[in-house]
Amino acid sequence: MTTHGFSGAAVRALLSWFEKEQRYMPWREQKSAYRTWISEIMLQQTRVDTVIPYFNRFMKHFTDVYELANAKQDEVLKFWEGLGYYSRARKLHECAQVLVTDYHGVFPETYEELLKLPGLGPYTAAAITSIAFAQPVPVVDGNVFRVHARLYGDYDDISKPNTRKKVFEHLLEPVKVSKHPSYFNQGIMELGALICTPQNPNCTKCPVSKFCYAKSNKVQSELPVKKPKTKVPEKDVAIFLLEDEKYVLLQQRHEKKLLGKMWELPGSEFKDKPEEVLVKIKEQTGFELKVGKKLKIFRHAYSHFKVKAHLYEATHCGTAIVGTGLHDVQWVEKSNLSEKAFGKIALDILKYLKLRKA
DNA sequence: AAGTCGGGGAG
DNA sequence: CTCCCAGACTT
Repeated sequence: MTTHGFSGAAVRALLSWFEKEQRYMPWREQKSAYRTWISEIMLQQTRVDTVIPYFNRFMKHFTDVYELANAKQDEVLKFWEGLGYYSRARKLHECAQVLVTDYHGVFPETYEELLKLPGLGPYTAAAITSIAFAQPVPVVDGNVFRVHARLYGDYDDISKPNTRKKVFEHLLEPVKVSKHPSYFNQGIMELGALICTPQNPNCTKCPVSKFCYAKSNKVQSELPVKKPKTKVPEKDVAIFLLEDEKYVLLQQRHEKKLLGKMWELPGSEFKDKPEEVLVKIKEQTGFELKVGKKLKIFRHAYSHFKVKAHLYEATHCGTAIVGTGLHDVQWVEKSNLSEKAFGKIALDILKYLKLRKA
């Protein structure tokens, strides 16, 4: 009768599995706190395969914390385009400047100090302390929640903040015993990504299956426990294409909102008719638009709502004040449209516009 | 405690 | 379609 959870033997099994089976990741080469930091921020809620090309491009352009700190925010955002959660990029930039001004460009090496930096929460602070500075602080991410819940048979709701604390404290001992905090932490996460997956975990290949509560009780599909989320509403949005031979009118989104500071075709949500949006556009930009032909509908799903975007041609009647700097609107040359930072819907529209010409 | 914030891969 | 990913931050 073996006990469940991370005994010394289970920890050793995990480590030797990790050393053999770990995937190649560029940030595991030429390891530094800077590289670990950038990779960990990019990896927040984002898969490894998605991050790799972004990481390589980013590191090539911003080779150290000083280059990042001295860059313009728009430039940083440009290298983040398509990766999502853009506040990560803004915090990353802000953090680089804090490091340069307050820390002589050098990362503090303790969990508590790292936690104070912008964009670094419990997970990322633990990841940097353990991976870059070899200290025994456990990481708790989605993979760890899952592996831990199954291994120990823990039915606590992982969406509750208290559960994170419990798991963290529960893993303090094993990560210390392991002697290799970096490998222990990365090992659990790699196990969660490759073997102990959300659906249909591959227990036959799992190095710690004989220490696993869920495996021996056949309850893998019940763990981890997570409160069901409420289903998402769909919003109707009207978007207007106002153009001449050379230019298209773009509007900048509010800084602190969804897709903050991104440029897009002017438009917003409506309840009944798309004309409702024209009033708002006039207030915000001074442009008096008239709705033209309906061109196409674009759909996109965000985390907690869906968008049904109706694209219309538009003309403007009356005189508009342009170029005063008072309005967050800009005529952009069609050839330069992709120079602005775009979200997914805008990129789809851009693709459509190019296609429409041909 | 609940809501906000992206985009994409897997099934 | 649904789920969830090497989460952090605001309200």
